[in-house]
Amino acid sequence: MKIRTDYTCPLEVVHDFIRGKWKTIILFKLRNGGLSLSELERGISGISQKMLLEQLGELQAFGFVGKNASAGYPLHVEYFLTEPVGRRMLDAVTIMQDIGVHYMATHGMTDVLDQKGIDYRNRHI
Amino acid sequence: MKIRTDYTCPLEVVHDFIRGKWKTIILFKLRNGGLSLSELERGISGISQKMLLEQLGELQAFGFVGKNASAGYPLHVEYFLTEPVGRRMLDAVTIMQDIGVHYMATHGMTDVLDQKGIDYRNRHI
DNA sequence: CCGTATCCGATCCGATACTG
DNA sequence: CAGTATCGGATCGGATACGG
Repeated sequence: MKIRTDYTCPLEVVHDFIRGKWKTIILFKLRNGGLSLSELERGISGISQKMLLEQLGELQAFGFVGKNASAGYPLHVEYFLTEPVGRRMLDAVTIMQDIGVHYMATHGMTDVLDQKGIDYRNRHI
Repeated sequence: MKIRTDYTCPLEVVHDFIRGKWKTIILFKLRNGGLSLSELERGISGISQKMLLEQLGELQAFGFVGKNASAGYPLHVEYFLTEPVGRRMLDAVTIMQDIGVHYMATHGMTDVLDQKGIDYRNRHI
């Protein structure tokens, strides 16, 4: 991923690190605790292993996500949100999720929400 | 901008609409009230008029930004955050701004912050 | 001051194959 | 299960010119 070298404002920095297609979804998946690579892969519809690893690497580079690897077979690693920065970024992502739910609920896309068991009634933005 | 037609989760929707290079910055600039096109153009370092108009159009399409145009010369339009959705998105953007400030403050990029008069001391994420 | 159109290099991302 | 490498089409975004 292309990273700028000269920034003129703080938002450019964060935008650079959140921009990939899957980053917000990965962060959201990690909201309830660490997950292995294969758990993430299975949990994110449509992502390839290559993209997942790539985006995870970038999330680590910025410090949103950390990684624990245990030696021995079978191999096992765990990716998790860092404190406090990763957790704080999740706050922003959670707002986006709410906005997305609201958008889908008001634009005839309730099938996706129903399928995921997301309650979109009695919600307000 | 390419917009997906089939979404599998709400975050994909919002990510699609926040992805452009300048969108978060535009939203942030509008936090204290509406601005004209030229005000935005002058306030955002490095943006071209073409990109600005393009991104503003997309922000309107999703409903984050609204526009008032007054007839007569000189032409004048005002772009502003919609309520409540645009305002809610600004909440997320504001968190990102805070994270960016924190990142710059801890990575030797304080010159940019100083230049903008952003206070980065006594802050926590 | 505001907005549209086109061209073109930079980049992103998906597919695929391969390793420990 | 976890990770790396390469290729190529699809997008993105900057420059530039033109019109209301």
